[in-house]
Amino acid sequence: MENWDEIRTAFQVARLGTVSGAAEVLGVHHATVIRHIDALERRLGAKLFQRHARGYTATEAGRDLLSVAQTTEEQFAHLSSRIKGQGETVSGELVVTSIAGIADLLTPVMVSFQEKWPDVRVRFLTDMRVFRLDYGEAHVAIRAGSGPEEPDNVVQPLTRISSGLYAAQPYVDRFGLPASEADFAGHRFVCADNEMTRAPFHRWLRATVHPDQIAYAATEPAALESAVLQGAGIGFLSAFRAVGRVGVVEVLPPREEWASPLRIVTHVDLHRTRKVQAFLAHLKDAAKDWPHCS
Amino acid sequence: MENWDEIRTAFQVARLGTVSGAAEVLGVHHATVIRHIDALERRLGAKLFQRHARGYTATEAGRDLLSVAQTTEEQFAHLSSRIKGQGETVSGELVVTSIAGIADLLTPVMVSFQEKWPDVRVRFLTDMRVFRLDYGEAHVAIRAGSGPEEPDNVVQPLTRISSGLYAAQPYVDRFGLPASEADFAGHRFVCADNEMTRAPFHRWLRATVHPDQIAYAATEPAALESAVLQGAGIGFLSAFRAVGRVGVVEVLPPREEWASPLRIVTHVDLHRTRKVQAFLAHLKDAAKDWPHCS
DNA sequence: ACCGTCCTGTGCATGGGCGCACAGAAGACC
DNA sequence: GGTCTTCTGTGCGCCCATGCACAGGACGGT
Repeated sequence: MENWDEIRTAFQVARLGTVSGAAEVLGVHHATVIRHIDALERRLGAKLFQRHARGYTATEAGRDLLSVAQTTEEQFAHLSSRIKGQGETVSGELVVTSIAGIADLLTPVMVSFQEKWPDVRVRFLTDMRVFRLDYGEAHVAIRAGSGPEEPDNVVQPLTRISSGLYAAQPYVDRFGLPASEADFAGHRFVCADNEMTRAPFHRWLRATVHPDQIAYAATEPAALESAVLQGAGIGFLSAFRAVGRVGVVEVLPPREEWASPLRIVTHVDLHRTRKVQAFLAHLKDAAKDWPHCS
Repeated sequence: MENWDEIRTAFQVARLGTVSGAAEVLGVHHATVIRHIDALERRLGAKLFQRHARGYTATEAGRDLLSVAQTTEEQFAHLSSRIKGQGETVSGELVVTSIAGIADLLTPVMVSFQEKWPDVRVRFLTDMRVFRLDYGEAHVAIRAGSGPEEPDNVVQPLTRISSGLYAAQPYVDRFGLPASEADFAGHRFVCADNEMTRAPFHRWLRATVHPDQIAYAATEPAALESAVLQGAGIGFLSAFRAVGRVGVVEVLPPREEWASPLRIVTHVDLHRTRKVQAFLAHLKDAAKDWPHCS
């Protein structure tokens, strides 16, 4: 059963009873309608209509087609209105992806967004690999740094996350607290293993301390944080995660040059939709109140 | 939502994930698929797919279309197989029409046919007007005489119904019984009112007896029969309805020249179907055993 | 009985959709 | 890294579906 347009033509003929009426509704010439019917009947090997000079009357097969196509037309009409409307409504899925380190900043934003728009189902994806917006894997991505982006992605700066040098109390008890970066000799540090890391504070650390002083290295950000908190050495933590935390001592306060820029990335096609726009506004508004960010 | 073919194209793209794959399944060039998608998205004002070099991935709207079109394709496939199969199977409606006078001959035929093919629903229509086969009002018509027919109707002789001259017992008691047609003087007759009636015996009667002898005339065959049975006069009855009936006396036995030919009429399109062919065979077979017919 | 209207049906010319070919890009595999 | 494959995307030329015009037939009203 190929060629759905011919079914639609036959449907209108069966509904209206005349070729001319169907042609007018369909916006085509009545000769086209006749040809569609002929082709469809020839392919089916059965008569759909009894032809006479005053119109076409549906046979039993034609009435069967009528009822089936009737529901089809209704289904398509509903589908059309859903799709046409969905770009203008804030509903359906909203897929957000980000690095894992800011999950506790983003989660309340997404929860309040979902409360504001109950028709939205939020999916929050964090994974090692970067999700590809042009594959439709996510509507909105929050990413760190300023890496290269796909040409069809629209990028907006969100905020800057301050980072400082911190140590755990057990480390301070054993090795003391350096007064400044001139006092780093003999101290142990925690740093990202990947030399190509984009984080500005890690590049600063590698440039400042001797490689032998890096006592603990890891690739996973969560592992680095865990190492610092357990006293493996002095290391960078996001200020919003370190300030006020019991057992965490500030070694050097955050500096502007250490701050990690966060950027919002969306695909250009989805960027225009009301749903994404609503979330972007909600996110930017919430980010203004984030502690230790600018 | 016009142009159902584009929906079908988008459906295959959503199902297979690539334009090329959809093009192969649809049997068209992949450029055509791209144009269909573009046109559909432009008309809907929303993106159905995220395009990338390895294929198309459906957006939420695309997945919605996928599920709707999925059921549509199944519905159409079922419809197609139903229509393709119905020409070969003996099922569905069978509409039979005839003059009312032979209903008691036809009814057992249709009942046994319905018992033989339980999937058939029989509708038997009798009405003053002749039903038009080219309007699809009936599959099979059993008609009397040899009137003109539509060009697309196929006509087959069925049998000849013998008619004789009969009188009711009350009439015989009052007016006696003529020995032959030479003895008709002083007798009263029942005849069809319409002078143009096609029945051969009525034309014979009008040519044989004086107009004043026609004591009772009616247009409706059932009214004529009723008049004869109630003693209004001598009149023609179908032999199968008169022979053996209590209170009915034979005036003149049936003659070959008085017999009414019955013919089967079907529309050429429906004539070829197995259902109609099965009924025609069943009808002809039954007609061989009809009493007082040839 | 005639005419008007509306319908189907068909030959012919045109235009739009289709296939073709090629370019470009991105994975896949060695 | 290099090559092969696969897929998207676009300009061009052609062909088929479409629109057009007209003929023919049926029904209704005057």
